[in-house]
Amino acid sequence: MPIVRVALDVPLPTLFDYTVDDVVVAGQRVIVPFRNRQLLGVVMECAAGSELASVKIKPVLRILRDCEPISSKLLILLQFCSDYYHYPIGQTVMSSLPARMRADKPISVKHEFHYRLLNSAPHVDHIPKRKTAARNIVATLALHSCTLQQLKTLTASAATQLKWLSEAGWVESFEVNPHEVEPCSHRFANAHKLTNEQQQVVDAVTRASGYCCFLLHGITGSGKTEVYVHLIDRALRAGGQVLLLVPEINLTPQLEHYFLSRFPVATLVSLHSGLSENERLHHWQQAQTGMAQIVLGTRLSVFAELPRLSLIIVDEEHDSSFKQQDGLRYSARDVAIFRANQCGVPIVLGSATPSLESYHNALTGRYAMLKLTGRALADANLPEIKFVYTKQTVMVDGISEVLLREIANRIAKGEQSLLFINRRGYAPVLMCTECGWLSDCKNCAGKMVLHTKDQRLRCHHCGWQIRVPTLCPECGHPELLPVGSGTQRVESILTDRFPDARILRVDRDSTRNKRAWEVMRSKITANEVDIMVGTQMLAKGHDFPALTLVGVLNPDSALYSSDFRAAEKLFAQLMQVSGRAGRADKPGQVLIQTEFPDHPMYLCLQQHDFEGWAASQLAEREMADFPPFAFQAMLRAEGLVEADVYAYLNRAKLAGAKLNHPVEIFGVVPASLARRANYVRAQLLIQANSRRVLQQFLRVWQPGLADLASNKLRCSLDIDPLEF
DNA sequence: AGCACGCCGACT
DNA sequence: GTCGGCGTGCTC
Repeated sequence: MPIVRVALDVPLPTLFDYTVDDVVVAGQRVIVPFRNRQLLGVVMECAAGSELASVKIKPVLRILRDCEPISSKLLILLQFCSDYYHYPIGQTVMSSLPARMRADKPISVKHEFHYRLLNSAPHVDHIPKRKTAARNIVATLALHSCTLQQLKTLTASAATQLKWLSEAGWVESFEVNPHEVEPCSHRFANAHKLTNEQQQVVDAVTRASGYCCFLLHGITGSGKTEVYVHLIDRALRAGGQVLLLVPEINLTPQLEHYFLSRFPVATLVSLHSGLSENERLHHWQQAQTGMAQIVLGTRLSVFAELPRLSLIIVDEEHDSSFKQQDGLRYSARDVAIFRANQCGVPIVLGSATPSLESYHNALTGRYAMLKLTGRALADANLPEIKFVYTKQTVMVDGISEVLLREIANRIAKGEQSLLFINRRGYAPVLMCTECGWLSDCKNCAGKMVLHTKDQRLRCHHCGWQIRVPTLCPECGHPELLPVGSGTQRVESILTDRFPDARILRVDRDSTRNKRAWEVMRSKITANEVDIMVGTQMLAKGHDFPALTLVGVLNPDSALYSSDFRAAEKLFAQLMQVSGRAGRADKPGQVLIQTEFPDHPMYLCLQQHDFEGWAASQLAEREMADFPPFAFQAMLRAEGLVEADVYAYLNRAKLAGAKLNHPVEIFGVVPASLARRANYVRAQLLIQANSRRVLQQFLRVWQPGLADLASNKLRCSLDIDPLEF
């Protein structure tokens, strides 16, 4: 009897063999008996026999045929991820699928409704001029049948318009089987003429035949998006599908709308964790059938099925949110590169501040370097960056007089200011002025953050919170002092100073409910806000035309952090937030408050000199033997008993040393947060001078790790770790 | 991860 | 006597 090898959602590194008496192909979902329960799995291979004794092999219970099997290309990609990230194959496969496909519940391929024009419909010119929305719809339908979603991008009232157009007998809807959709044409709203530079970039990528990885280094405002749009146009014209990866969800609704406006009749789907499970399945299926021409999504969309994939774009490739921080700890950027290679298609990594890894690869010729050095709008200039030396200036509650004056100045001119502070809450810690007591979290090695709005001390690591004590819990002294500033404190300082100004705080606390951020964004765009106070949420890719002043409050801590990537991250962040200032016709200004105005990082930032900064960083990294000149893996462990955690990691270290591979093992050291939610955390770093050597070591070392750990420990192996 | 099997303490 | 604690081991 034929055998199938099945991936199951269990933390074991193997596939499981079952017999089948029916026709099965790799990629199909099956229900199998497992111990005394039933599990859903994915057939990875079909084989003639098994190495296992036939008595142990059970038969497949059921083959699920309600959706198309996963392509062998995608299965190979998942196998690669399992191997490279040393994560169980079953969990790799199952965690990459939409949850609906992991459940034994019938899945129907949702048939898409399209609208088309009937012969009875009048010509556009015969519809009254004032009925703009209806005219738009009729004009579009005359070219191509469309979905409601597509028509909604033309006009918000598409649904009501279609209703009366149908009732008038001019338009009808019809069901489309997604499997029968042929690669459809698209329309390209080619709004802008490309600059010479942009055109050269587009030509370079278009010329590529087969796989090629491009690093597109373009300063803020240099028109990277316009390049993407033109590249997508080329790909769609050739009947291909495009995968566009973006860092965070809060960017996708806007981007989705933008790309739809540029490709009015194309089918674009988004894939991110904000979707409902039904939406996610539906979008996944649209990608799978090839109906979706553009897939726009966060890191998880790198695992979408894309039969006609012809281009991958990774926007803001340096962004650390492309790296998953639990479970399968993959880097969507790196998986995307593997995928582009596998499919023989070009991939474009875009950023104003590329990661040093990518930049180094471009310098050494592994990737092709493309540059955009000029702002696309000729009249918009780079913002002027100045420093406020905090040791030699008048400060009011952590904000310098200079900055306050500039803010007043902008308010008078009707322009906006943005204060960037990467710390939410009112103050990061509360202190007793008498005995020096600090608001330590009882579960973590961190401090409880003061939130004055609800008078609570809250731990940002474990969520534990208490009411703000009126007396010091240690000595009973009544005077407790908030130390340092977070967004809430800055907001209240500004409210005192500028009582008439409209101040908006944007952080994870103020945007908690779903629509809040959308509402805030429209307020900012409509210039109904004078001062924004925000965390890095505000730094990412938003275009606020009235914003001309950016103030950065206390970024210094990252410069002397123990994390060797902290400075790289800070530079990217400051570059990004600076880019918010003065995008339109008004010149922008950036004021950075610092104790170290002469630090080389700030000098490079002032010159907008990424190359110089990157060169100095790469030199330092090479000297210190850090990535991208070394390749790393991190073994982490956490447990309730400190001795267990350290004993495990020390045993692992010893076992590693015995293998005699040319790798270095550093540690065992406490994690950056040594205790979290009562779990003691520690880590071990493995480093090698090539990927191959590192992988060879891990291949022999990793399988034994599970046996060394007691079952109470939580362990993980992180390949190419970003966090230390 | 689950879930059974198994071998020792305090309960109707 | 047995209900249930969680240590150990297996899952095709």
